[in-house]
Amino acid sequence: MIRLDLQSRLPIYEQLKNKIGELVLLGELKPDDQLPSVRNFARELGINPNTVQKAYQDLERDKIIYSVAGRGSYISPDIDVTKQLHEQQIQKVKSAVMQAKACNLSKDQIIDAVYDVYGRDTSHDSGNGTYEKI
Amino acid sequence: MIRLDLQSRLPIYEQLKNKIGELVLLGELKPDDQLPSVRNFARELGINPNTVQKAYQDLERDKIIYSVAGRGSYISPDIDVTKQLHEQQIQKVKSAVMQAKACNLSKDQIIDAVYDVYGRDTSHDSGNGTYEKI
Amino acid sequence: MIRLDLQSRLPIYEQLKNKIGELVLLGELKPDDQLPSVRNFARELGINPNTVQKAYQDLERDKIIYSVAGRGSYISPDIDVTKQLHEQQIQKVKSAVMQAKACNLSKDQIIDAVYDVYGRDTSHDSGNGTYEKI
Amino acid sequence: MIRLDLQSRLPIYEQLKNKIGELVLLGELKPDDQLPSVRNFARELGINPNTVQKAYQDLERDKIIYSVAGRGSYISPDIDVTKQLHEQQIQKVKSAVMQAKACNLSKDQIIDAVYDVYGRDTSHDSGNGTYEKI
DNA sequence: GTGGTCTAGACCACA
DNA sequence: GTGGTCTAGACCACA
Repeated sequence: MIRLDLQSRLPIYEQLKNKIGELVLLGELKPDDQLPSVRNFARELGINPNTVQKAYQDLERDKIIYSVAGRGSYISPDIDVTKQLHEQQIQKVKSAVMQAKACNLSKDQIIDAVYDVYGRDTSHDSGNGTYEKI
Repeated sequence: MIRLDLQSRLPIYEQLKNKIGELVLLGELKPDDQLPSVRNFARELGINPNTVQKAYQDLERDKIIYSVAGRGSYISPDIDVTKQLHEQQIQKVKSAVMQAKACNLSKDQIIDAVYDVYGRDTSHDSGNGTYEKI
Repeated sequence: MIRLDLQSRLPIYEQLKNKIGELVLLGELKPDDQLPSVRNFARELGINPNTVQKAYQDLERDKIIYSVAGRGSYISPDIDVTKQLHEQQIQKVKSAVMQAKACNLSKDQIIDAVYDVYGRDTSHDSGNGTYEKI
Repeated sequence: MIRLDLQSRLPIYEQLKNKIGELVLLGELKPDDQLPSVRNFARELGINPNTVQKAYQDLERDKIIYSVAGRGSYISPDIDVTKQLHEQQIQKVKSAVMQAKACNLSKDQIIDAVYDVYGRDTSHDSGNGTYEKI
């Protein structure tokens, strides 16, 4: 199930794109899995079909999904999808880090923030799959 | 001097708020320094006085600056201004990192991204050369 | 219906904020009730849309309402909205009382003033007849 | 010594009027006491002489002080000065209480707020003079 | 001079 | 349609 924040500055269709990307990365959506139809998805999420449509169009442009007229939309089998989505995330992190650096924050402060999120255990965990609780 | 991107999705007044925050963190604006008047700043930046006004009012609400009607606007003497601005930056980084983690990126991948920005030299240097304690 | 005093020292947008707060406290506006659109409200009140917009944005910052771009503005469902608004009122009273105390007015004089407003009947009635538990 | 809040919504000259009124009520300024000259007072307070002038003019209009051209300004000997100043304070309290009542706050809530300021001891203290600590 | 408020009207993305 | 941003320009009290 997907949670959207209607009040967020980030447009709903952007949130939706991000959420679908996450589900792919989490393996909950696999290549050639079918996405809900625009109309059903919109009803499910309580948003306008145009909004879902726009998200799908963007995702198709980015080769994350492909659409078959009259059939539906599917996760792209493209082997690089994961890599591409990861790269997007990395870019967002770098962008925030660059701004912080421009503001004179030290590398240590940033590393600290990363540890705050990932925990400080010595094992270099990969953060993937099931969330292991040591 | 401040550069604004009039085409950016980020509103002009938000850009201006960010820039002023950066100048405070860089030490180029110090407590009780007077900011340009709403009108002068607007003329200088090529934007409307109301837009500067909006930025100033937001900054005042956040206790970054204080305004005295009939006198001018000044950097807040609040001893925690720097801390608060740093905290804002850190939060933006954490937010990006949390999203990346949710997408299964590993801690190492994030740390790598941080190194990409700050460099990989062993010394734990700060953002710029000014404050390193080595 | 809302009456504004265009001559008042209190800015129109502040008056509007107060009025909306009152309507919430009086139960005439309930959580998730939709407020008039910025344009319609402005037309209704005979003021500029920007002025309504400013009131709405302030109320949103204070978590009294929330706005969804492209949809409308709504009373916040926050369970504490009433409490918060009451607290605001109480603070204004306390502020006036403190100033009076600083000027050497006696407790009895203040209590008298309160009775002048609420009446002197022994029943501890509430503000209007609606909520008394007797 | 007088503290002014340059950032307050209340104009400085209004604050100054209030402060002088308080000092009269506290007995620190007595009938025929001389007030500082406009220029000296302004320098002392770090504000514009025009502002002091405006406060003095208002106070003279209200018969709180009287001015003698070429000599200076003095606290009015008028026997009703205290009563008048008290009345002003009472009116401010009533105004806040009326607004609270309009917002459905109960008499008890207001009385409580008054007790919060004056304390809850049974003795009907007058609040005057030195602040007795029972 | 200064900041604060307000109007009139435009354009935008989004729903 | 909606809220959000921005411009251009006015007037205000205050300093």
